[in-house]
Amino acid sequence: MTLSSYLTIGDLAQRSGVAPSALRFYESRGLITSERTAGNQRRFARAMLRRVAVIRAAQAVGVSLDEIAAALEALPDGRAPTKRDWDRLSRMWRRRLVRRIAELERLRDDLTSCIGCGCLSLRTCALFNPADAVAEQGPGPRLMMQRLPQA
Amino acid sequence: MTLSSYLTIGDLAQRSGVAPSALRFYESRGLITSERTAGNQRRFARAMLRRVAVIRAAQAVGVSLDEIAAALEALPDGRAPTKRDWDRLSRMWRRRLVRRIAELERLRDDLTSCIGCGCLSLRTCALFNPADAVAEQGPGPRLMMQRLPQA
DNA sequence: GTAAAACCTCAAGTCCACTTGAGGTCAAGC
DNA sequence: GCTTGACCTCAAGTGGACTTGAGGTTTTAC
Repeated sequence: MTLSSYLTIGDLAQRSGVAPSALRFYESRGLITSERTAGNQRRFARAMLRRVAVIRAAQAVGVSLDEIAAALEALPDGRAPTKRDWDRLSRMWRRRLVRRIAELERLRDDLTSCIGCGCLSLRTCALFNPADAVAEQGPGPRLMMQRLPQA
Repeated sequence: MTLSSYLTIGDLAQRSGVAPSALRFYESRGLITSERTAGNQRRFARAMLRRVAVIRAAQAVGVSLDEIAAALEALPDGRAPTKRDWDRLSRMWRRRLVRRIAELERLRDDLTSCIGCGCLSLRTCALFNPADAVAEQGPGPRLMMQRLPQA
């Protein structure tokens, strides 16, 4: 940890909880930016700390890196989201999350009613009906659940 | 569609909403079973229809194929879950789903309070705190959200 | 009896978000 | 000044759940 206002990749990794390899990856995808020392090592402005935090928050909500990149692209390069930016982004992402929660609640309720029904008749069961929202269109299902600590 | 009680892979695909390639994949992973005609084509017992439905339901809840396979392995081979089996499985999976919903609700609430706070101070914000539940341990985050129709 | 549609296997490709490894350079402390 | 730990790049590997393609066979409908 240097005394300067710039962070090495190791510092940023430690303070954000994101692995250095992931930070390099984020930079390659344009999600964060850095300056370089004479010796070609990365130095991150403190603002990147918040930017990384925004990225992780968005990921937790289920936003893909591509979408996050698009959202952050609207912000001047190298600047962290201001209150106004974050307001807009967080509202948008919150709506997604709320929709997602509603979907899962519906699934939970279907599952609840299924526990009683025994589902010996495919025709009458909400969960077992392929036309149901549970059924996927397009390419097969992706992972829905994030692996969370003790989850 | 034959008149017999056995389904071709195409029939099963159409009636379950799962692609033939996925069904072959499930079979290779031991999730479903089939018999073969003299000409080596698969024929699925009708019971497989329910088995596939159970698989999709579990996936929607966020259970991995490996875990589903393990759960189904307890059932006699080639038999679809009975009421009792399904009761046990659905209760188990429902608990997961309920926990997952609770996590997302917590995230939503954090996000809600963040919208107001502006998050100009990393120290006081729940979402922006790397030690928070949002932060991941171990390998990087996986996709949390399933791509659902119009979701 | 034959043509078309459906099926078969096996290997390789896809997507996403990274991680790992090889081979080499830089910076900080003593 | 030198060692050690942190850093660099680039290519390839990982995991989960499939899909795609090549090359060939079977079944069904007329």
